[in-house]
Amino acid sequence: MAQKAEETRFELQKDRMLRAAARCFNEKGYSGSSLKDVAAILGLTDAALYYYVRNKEELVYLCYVRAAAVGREAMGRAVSEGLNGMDTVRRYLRYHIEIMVGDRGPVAIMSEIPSLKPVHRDEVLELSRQHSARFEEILKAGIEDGSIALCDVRMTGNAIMGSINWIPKWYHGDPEMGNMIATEFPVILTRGLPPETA
Amino acid sequence: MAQKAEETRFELQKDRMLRAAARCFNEKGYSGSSLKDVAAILGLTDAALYYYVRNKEELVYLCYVRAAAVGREAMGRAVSEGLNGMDTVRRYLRYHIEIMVGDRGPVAIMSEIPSLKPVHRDEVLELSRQHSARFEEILKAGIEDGSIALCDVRMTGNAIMGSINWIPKWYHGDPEMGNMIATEFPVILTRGLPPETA
DNA sequence: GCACTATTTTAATCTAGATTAGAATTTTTT
DNA sequence: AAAAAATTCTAATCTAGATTAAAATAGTGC
Repeated sequence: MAQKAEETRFELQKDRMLRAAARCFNEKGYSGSSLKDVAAILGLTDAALYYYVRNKEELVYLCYVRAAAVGREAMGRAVSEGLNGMDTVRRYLRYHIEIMVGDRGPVAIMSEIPSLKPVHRDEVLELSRQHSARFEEILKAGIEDGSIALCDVRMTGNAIMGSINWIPKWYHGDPEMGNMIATEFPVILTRGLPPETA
Repeated sequence: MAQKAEETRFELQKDRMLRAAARCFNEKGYSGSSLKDVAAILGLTDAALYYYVRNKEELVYLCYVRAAAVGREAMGRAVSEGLNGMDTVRRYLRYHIEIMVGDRGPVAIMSEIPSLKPVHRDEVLELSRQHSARFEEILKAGIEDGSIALCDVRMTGNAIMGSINWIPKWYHGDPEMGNMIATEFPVILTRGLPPETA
């Protein structure tokens, strides 16, 4: 239910485009990727992209909004299924990574927010902040329910999210590797969270 | 002793330039930052930069080489001072972060290696690989000396390094915050490494 | 202060790549 | 299969920003 995009040909094609763009941007950056590069992946001409977006800036903007949506979706699912703070964190990581390395990927790294025009920049920044805040809430909940040791949630959140954000930089579509990341990362990134069982 | 750059006016100015460039690149990406942006930070004209580098591509290349050198330096120091695998990892993280958030920063994120010209790309990739490999060696050593639990060193390495690489994306020069990162991150990122003391 | 070198600037050029308008093609509807 | 709508292409523009050459300024040793 989380995919709002209707199944119309237009929407499907547009989504394909966002994924192609994400792939380019993740690799060579926003300004470093030409519309021709993106179009080439789709077997189209650069001009054709303008049928789907007003301009290049909007293309990145949409990529970032999509990335935020994907993250929010994973987190929402984790929150509703999680048994406690710790379990929720693990689920979130797993769900988010599964999407990134799955066929709904690649997901754009939000690495060039400053390049967006002010309105878009502010909106994306806000989405990004909300995501971090929500993640920190989960950590706090975990601390309270005793599943997570007392820690600086801001720093811990930054540490874990950095790891996640960087994945697209070195993961390039090998599904075998993708599965490994999806199973290993949640464990690795949370092994340090529980209180000493001493 | 690790700083090779001689203290000549030229070298000092060149290094200032690399740090200015790193700041721009980290924020808006390689192609997204104009030479004018970089020059402005130094109070210079864009054309002046050509006195120090052949072209823009070389500027990024040098930024990346510098970043690699900084990482290598931190790791070298950690290896020579570390008491065991675990301790070496902690020291490396601490030393590396200290440089990133200190006055030798900012250090460029190597996020657009594919944009480099082949020769440079290959060289930087190789440096990057060496760094990862060396880090994994330290993890292995830790597993052998019992200070680190058995784990997939490749994945664990990727997870930790991702966290580090992402720091410049959200750290923007507040020294207070800088200290916090330097003290907290090494702890957070290694808390999950030791074997269960059960 | 002079001669020489190092550094920076001014003022062009040059090019890749974003953007646009309109034509052409494909898909869908009836 | 014709008409209408949706999608893509061709062929221009247009512009930011990289690059260059030559002039101007600052710095240094004598």
